[in-house]
Amino acid sequence: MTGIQRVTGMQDVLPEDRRYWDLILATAGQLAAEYGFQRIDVPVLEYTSLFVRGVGEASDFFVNKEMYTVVEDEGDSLTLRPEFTAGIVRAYLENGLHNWVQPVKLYAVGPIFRRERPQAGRFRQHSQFNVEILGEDDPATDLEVMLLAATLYRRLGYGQVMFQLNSTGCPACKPAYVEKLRAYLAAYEDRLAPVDQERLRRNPLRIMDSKEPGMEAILAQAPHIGDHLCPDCADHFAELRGLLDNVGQAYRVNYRLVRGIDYYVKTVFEVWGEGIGAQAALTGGGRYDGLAEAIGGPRTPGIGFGAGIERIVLALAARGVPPPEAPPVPVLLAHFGGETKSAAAALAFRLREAGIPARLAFSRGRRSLKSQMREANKVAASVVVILGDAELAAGEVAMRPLAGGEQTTVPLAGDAVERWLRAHLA
RNA sequence: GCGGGUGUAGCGUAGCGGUUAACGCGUCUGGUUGUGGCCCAGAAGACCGUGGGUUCGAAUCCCACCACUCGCCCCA
Repeated sequence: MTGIQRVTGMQDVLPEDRRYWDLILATAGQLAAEYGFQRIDVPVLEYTSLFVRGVGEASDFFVNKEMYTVVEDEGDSLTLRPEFTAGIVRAYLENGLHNWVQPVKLYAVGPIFRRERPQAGRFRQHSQFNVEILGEDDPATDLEVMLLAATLYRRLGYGQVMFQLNSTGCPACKPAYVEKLRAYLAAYEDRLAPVDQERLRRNPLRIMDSKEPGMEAILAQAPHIGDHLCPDCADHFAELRGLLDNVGQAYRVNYRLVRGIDYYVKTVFEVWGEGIGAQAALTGGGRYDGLAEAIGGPRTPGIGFGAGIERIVLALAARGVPPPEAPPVPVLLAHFGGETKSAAAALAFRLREAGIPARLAFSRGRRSLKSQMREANKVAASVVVILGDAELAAGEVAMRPLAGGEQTTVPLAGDAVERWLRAHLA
């Protein structure tokens, strides 16, 4: 072990796992295109004030000091993005995307940084597939975004998913509900755990998903948001549910579903997975109609979600979905060094230019053919092209199929080698 | 930030006070001059997480720290 190691909470994605990533990202990109989303890339680094104003100082990111605030620059500090949405809304405003045909449908892929304590399925750097619809508050946009998420899991072979769904209200109805909840919970204050007593003061809503012992009974009788939505929120929620029912997408209304980010209004949802430890959420999202205004822009409704790539990998593996196979290297070129190595290296280059992936055997000196054959077997090559002294002198190469079949020779000149390989590699 | 668990070669493990730290897998090389998978032989690879301490002697006992891991919190 060397003296240098990974930073806590960071992961190396080795080729085997990386193949899952390729599958997930290719599937997600394809799906996004089908749904009419275009890819956007926004910086990993943003001014801290974007998150102060967008995500909110009362959010857990700030309260728990979860953000990586890295450098001071021109009087404003910079922060590694702890989520995607604020940056995307910032880009929407800054680049005048409100002048595009509305709504604007965007997706992004990349790393997110949160300085939490690592755990199964939770890392300090993780990657998200993030989808947003900006400039429209039709509940049908909520539906589209949710269906995109559900379809992603189905296409990946994970299976059908069930949404946890709630409406978190809006500035017109949420404050009154929160007060009602606070009043209800205050009556039980002496029975609340210290964390929950703290939440009672700071954000009573969070107590709704408390896992402290004894809370079940108290919460069962608690007033829930569903009964206190304003007409606008209630209509929105009802219409969304109707749309989901109409397409047969499974969901469960969960009045305890609460978010740690302040900007969410109306719709909030999550998809829970299995096999990834206590961190069950594969996807989380919701509506943020007030976010654009919070960061200084005109009112711009929006809805979106983030899906955690690492968690999807864990969930797929737990479900027994095998990772895609490594692409085989069809051809290995064996030689005996010297002139033959030179000729083999040139032939390898020639084959690749012709679109045939080729692996050249390496060796400082002469290396036994047996050893090179073993290498070919290990990398699952289909054919070993042998370019030895005898072949070179005769101006030909030996074609040795590994899966059986006769070894033959073909001329090195011209395109005989390419034609033989194309015919035999299927 | 708070709890529990674990740290011996790339991976999985053994050794748990006493000479050059063992085994399996993997890697590399070879098994008569140039042919894979099985088998055989050999090699490389470990400052036994780090730093202190106890002891004639420590991978083995004690302490601290670090890392990883599981959970709380929160989420993806």
